[in-house]
Amino acid sequence: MSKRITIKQIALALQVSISTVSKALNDSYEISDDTKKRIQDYAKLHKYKPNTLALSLQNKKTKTIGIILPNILNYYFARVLRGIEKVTTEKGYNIITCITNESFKKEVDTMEMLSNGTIDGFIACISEETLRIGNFEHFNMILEEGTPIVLYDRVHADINCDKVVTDNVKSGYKATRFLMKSGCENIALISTDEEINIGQFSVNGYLKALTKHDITPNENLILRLDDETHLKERINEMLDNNKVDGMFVIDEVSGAVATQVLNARGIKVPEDISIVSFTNGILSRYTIPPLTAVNRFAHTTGEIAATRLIDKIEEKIEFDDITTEIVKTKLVERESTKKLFIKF
Amino acid sequence: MSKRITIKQIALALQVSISTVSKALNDSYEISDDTKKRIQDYAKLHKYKPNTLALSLQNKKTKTIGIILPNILNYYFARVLRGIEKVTTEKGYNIITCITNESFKKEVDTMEMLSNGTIDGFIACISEETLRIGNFEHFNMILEEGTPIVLYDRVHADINCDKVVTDNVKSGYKATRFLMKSGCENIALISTDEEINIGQFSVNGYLKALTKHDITPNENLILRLDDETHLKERINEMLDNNKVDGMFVIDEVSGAVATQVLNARGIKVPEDISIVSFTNGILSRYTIPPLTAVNRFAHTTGEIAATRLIDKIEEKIEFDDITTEIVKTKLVERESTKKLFIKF
DNA sequence: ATGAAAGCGCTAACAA
DNA sequence: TTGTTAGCGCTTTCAT
Repeated sequence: MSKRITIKQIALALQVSISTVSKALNDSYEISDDTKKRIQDYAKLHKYKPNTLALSLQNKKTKTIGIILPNILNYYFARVLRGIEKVTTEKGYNIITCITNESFKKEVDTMEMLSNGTIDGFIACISEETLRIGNFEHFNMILEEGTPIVLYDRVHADINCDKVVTDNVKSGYKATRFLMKSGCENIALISTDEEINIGQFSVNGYLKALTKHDITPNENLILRLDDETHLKERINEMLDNNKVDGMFVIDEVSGAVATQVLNARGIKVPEDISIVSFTNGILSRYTIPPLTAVNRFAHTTGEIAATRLIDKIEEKIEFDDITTEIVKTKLVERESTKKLFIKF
Repeated sequence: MSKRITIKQIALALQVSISTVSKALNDSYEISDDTKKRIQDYAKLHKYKPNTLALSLQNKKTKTIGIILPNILNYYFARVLRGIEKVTTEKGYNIITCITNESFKKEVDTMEMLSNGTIDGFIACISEETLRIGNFEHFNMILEEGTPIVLYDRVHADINCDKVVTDNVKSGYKATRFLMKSGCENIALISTDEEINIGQFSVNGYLKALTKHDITPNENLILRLDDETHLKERINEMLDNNKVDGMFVIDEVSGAVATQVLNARGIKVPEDISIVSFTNGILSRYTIPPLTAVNRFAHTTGEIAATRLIDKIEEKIEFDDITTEIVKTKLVERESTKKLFIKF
């Protein structure tokens, strides 16, 4: 930010007024072709570029959107980001990406910081900690100030704004039903507690699928860990003490670890145990065997969120016109489940 | 961006001048404790926050840094981003993240767009296409304007700026030597052409290791594909026609696919074939067996780049004081290679 | 201790 | 067709 030329300098050099330069550069009809050309040539020669800051200050629009990501190492979020990125680029918006690392404080701080003129709106995913604490004031304050927010993936009823979510309960239900249909009767549930929203709701789907079909959920078959440290041991333990013929794993890592464990024990997948993963990331494709997985359309989620937000910003829809979009999921059949001929 | 209060409004409401408000809010000694309190209280009550844009316009400093990422789905880059993010946050900088998707045009466009007052400097990784085309004007123009750039991972001699790189040749050499030391004599090289810089240099290391130890590189053992579509077939083909007892895979996916292929063929890893991966991402940990891999310290790379850039921005080091930092790598031994007792 | 005025880079209403 | 002026939100001399 230094040797950049300003309209003032152009005006001085060409002995015209500042506004003449401004108009000429904006190709105004008011300016004669002659001076227009002189000014534009000079500007091009000196690589003039308008100062974005000054423009934004003027327009009260920055053409940039703040993106809040809880964790960029998560493949799902990275893909959502790509989706957002695609439409923002198309529509001439910049994004300013902030990673909260699932921290409440970081989330509050960055959102407050950005909502001071820097951005026109937010696309955000609530951090785990915030969800746990249950304090959503920062979201509501920003909304009150008239800055639009679109929440994706993890949402909460206390925040009254546009939302784009995946139907985790239904997907969990469908995934579990798939295992049941393929003959599994003792379906274990395995999850590290990483993904709070997903976790909670897909588990609900799992339970619903069982109870609805007269299977009493077996506590011993449900494994929920805070981290992946002892995952291997715990899975082994479960297999030592229980009959298991199906596994529903919430996150990718659990799925990968599970295949490693089964492999080590000489258990055949899917012959002896079938696995369905609730997360379809890179791992699912490359485990042995590749995992049948629920695909949540991350890219689509990002696109929808960005489109919605930009429409709000550009006032194509009213600020108070709030919607919740539900993105469907799709079960991607790979080799960790038996082929099913009866579709449902 | 609407109902936010400004100093002007505070001044009006409290019947003082704008400059008094400004000074009071900045806790200036010039203002009496009495008015200071009145103003500060009023500001707090109305949740006054200074407009970042106006401040930046004034200071000619935005306290935000532009990050150029070729691809966010790449685990390495995502980790670099985390490293950057850590130090920028600590030092009170924002980052505005742009993904080029390896496109030259996107890279040029976003960098031009941001270098107009929006950011104080760049941390960038050159896109594949740019590297292929060999046109680096946009970088040099920005540098000429006095905007500092720190390049990471993929660099080029034609751009004269700070750089943070990994010593890929040496790492490729070391990885190959590791395989040799563990008894491999027919080491295949497998890579999709994804990572241009990495690819090129680590392959050089591989070749160097072989020739230096009197092994003539065997063309049939070197597989370089543009994409992963036919990877499985090609690996199988290679194994059909050649004796192979070691594999050096450049990227994770190749490594994962290789284990799948070997597994399917009933080849034991590491007993029959050892594998070293040049990329240590999530996949390497969860394949069967987990892969011995070269760990490039992505997080460190990000931290160094960010620290360097901020020092430049804050003029703690001179603009023309250019350095290239080389980040060492570390071989992480997992189960895809035989245990080695002779360290080297 | 307080305020008036200029300026950061730009646009736009109005005047000439 | 060109220029003057005010203003976006803020800081910072320089009066008062």
